[in-house]
Amino acid sequence: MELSPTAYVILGMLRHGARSGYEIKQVVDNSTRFFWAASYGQIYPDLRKLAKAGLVAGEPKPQGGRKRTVYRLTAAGRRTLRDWLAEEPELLELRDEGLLKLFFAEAADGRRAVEILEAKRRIHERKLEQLRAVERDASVDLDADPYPYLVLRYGLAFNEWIVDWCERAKAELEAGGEAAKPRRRKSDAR
Amino acid sequence: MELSPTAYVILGMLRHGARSGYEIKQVVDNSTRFFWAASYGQIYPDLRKLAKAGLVAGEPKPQGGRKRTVYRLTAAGRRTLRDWLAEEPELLELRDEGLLKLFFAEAADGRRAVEILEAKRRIHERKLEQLRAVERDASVDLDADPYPYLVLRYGLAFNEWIVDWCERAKAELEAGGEAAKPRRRKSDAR
DNA sequence: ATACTCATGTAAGAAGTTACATGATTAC
DNA sequence: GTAATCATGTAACTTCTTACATGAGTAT
Repeated sequence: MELSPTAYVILGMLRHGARSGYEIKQVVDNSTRFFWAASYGQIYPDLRKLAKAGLVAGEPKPQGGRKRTVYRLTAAGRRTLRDWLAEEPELLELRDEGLLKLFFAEAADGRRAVEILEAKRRIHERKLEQLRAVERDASVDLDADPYPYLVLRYGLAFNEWIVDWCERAKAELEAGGEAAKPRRRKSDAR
Repeated sequence: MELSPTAYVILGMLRHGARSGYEIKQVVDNSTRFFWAASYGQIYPDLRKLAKAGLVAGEPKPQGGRKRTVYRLTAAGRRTLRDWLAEEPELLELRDEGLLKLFFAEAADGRRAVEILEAKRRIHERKLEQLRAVERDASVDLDADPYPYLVLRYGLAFNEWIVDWCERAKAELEAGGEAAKPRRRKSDAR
């Protein structure tokens, strides 16, 4: 039984106790969304598959008259999660439309390059605002589980670094781009 | 006629002249791969679609007896590329299995956290090696088009930053994780 | 009343990878 | 001769998003 990458997100989100599909989506949106998103169209079918595989167990748990099903890890599910954690992470994918446009900027005679950098900067500034809001609102017990906060700090520092880079690159381009060049290039054949 | 994101990669790769599908794949693997990959299964069908839409034109151009088709941008294709460059970049996706495992590390009592960080660090060090090889081998004319090199420098600096972060985070965890905590947390209710 | 949030789901389709197939040419 | 590279392609599949649908409870 092969699990989709997102199925592990679900297993992980149940590590501290039972949750509904709806809650999993909320938590994802406030934490892993920045490096791993998940939609309802993934979560609900995957929860079913996990239940069928015996890795999670669902039970009805209405919340104040609203019907709802919460899922918890089974022993097999916890084992699967631990085994997965013990495997070397491999998957790392990036799709960055801003970098792509910057790469091709010469096709518009370079006139868009600065705007592209500014737009990329804005994207990461928006991410920073979201992450800062998460940091403000979160009330996690760091002694019980410090790792989500460690990852949040990564997200903050990472996006700050990118914002800085965009500024530096913009300054460089506006200065004439000389600094962007390596010391020797065409002439280093020899 | 909607174009897939990867179709714009193809258009962009033809900005300086005609290329075959095979060549496009080579160039992608040595440049945009680090933030935008593309497989033959995407490139060849997309080239056909672009040709049918009149954005590129293919003509047979055998290379020393080997048959091969090169594609060039049509006027409409160049226009499409420029229009796309003028639009704000939006798409930015990240899938980072290492961060995900770090996030969930508590499910293995935190015992895997350092190993996960080390594995992530290795991933980015491998990327750095690849990017450095690209930098060594590339012989681009920076006066004609400095942007690919700018993006390459981004890739280098970006991966170096992540390697550093992994080291710092590892040191922090090994020191007991105290530094990872914000100054006040549970006690700041008030 | 009505708008919003909670809650669960499905259908359609886009996007992309992997694996396979084919065949010619070139380098050793 | 044989291994590697050049070159093009397709089929099956996985993954994921978007849009839609439904309905109940809660807040104003």
